Amino acid sequence: MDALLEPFKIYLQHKVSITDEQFYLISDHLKVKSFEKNEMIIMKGDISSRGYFVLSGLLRSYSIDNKGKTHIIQFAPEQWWLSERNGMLFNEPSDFFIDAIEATKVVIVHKDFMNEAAIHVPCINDLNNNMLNNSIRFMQKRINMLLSATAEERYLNFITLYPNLTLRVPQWMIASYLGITPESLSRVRKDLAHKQFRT
Amino acid sequence: MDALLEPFKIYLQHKVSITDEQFYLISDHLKVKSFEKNEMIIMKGDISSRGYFVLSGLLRSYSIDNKGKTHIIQFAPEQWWLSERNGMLFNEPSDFFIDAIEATKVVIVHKDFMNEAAIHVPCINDLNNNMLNNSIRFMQKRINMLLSATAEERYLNFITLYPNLTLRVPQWMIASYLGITPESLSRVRKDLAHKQFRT
DNA sequence: AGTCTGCATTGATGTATGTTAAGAAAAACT
DNA sequence: AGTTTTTCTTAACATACATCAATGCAGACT
Repeated sequence: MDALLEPFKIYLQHKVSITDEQFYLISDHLKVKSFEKNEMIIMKGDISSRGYFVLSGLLRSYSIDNKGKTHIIQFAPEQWWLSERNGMLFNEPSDFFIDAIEATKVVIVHKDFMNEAAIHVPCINDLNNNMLNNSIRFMQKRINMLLSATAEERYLNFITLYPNLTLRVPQWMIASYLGITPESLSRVRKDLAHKQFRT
Repeated sequence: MDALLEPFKIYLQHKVSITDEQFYLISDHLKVKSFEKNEMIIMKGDISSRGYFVLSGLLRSYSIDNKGKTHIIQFAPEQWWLSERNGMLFNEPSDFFIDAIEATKVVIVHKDFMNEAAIHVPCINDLNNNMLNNSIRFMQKRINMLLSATAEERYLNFITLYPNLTLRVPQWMIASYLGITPESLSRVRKDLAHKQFRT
């Protein structure tokens, strides 16, 4: 078994009860892969039925609109999953791009990994379920933010939610995730700096 | 077996292969319930571990911000699922409200219905999986819209995606779903009417 | 060390959308 | 049928954020 899978095993065992033997059984469905910084992983229009679990590094999925602007749908740092649901479910072409913001190592799972793994390790279903539900919960909160919060509120929410990412990714990407321009974010930060000072 | 469950059986059988007998086995975990128009189902702060499948009518989940404005997170017309993920997963209080826009009949499933049903009917896992993945796919597109599209583009997208809802719900709710004010939506519609005319 | 390239900041200006307020139209209620 | 309540529209005005453009800065590359 690939030694690099170790962190993935730990992740799984942290979530559900899986013995080392069980993990060994399912591990031949898993492949570790590395991407360089800025390497493109999935292009819009590609059909991909793979899921990625990030071991180290940072991925992002994003769209490019008709004016050429990019909009970040999701960041995926360590321990996060990222997959392209159009291909995963319906063999349809992707709406989004996926690339590596940093040099990144991932575990690649094929679309029916969960099903196959569940044959040997039934509780993997719970993991999958949990992961998907959590992802939905998460996106609902994001939608709520986009519907209701100002640029400043969104930014403050972001830095408390991802203090880690705030330092790792360039500001223009954070702006893109928040749905504002880099210039606006720069101004928001300036205002916040003043406010801090006055307190 | 409650005759009202029939449409739910048809829905399931349309998605995965379930025999009438298998459905009968799982049907004692299901309960049909009716809500009046405007009836509140879940309040923010409630802990709910139930999922709702809409047989007829229309539900919505929404938030209310600190200025008292409501923001619609999701509409759930016939054949849609709506559940409160905070309670479902972690027994945490809900971030959102859920109520009935129209008089509505639902099937209520308890949070571990899917697990229990899968014991008798394994392929119910596929259904669940599919449903969750689809929901994510869907929300990603919505996020992308909110990040990248103008009010007009969002509205056009909405009416092509939900021609049905466009007629059933008041405009201010559509505005709330799109993240704009009712006044803005009214203007967008006026502009569109002019454009149509000129074509 | 010097040149590039990408990123962040700042200012002047523009615009889409929000706000407030009023009236019209439609729907709900008695 | 008439009254009340909700929804929709319109207009004048306000504002948050975008756009455009210039400058500074820091890391990467030679």
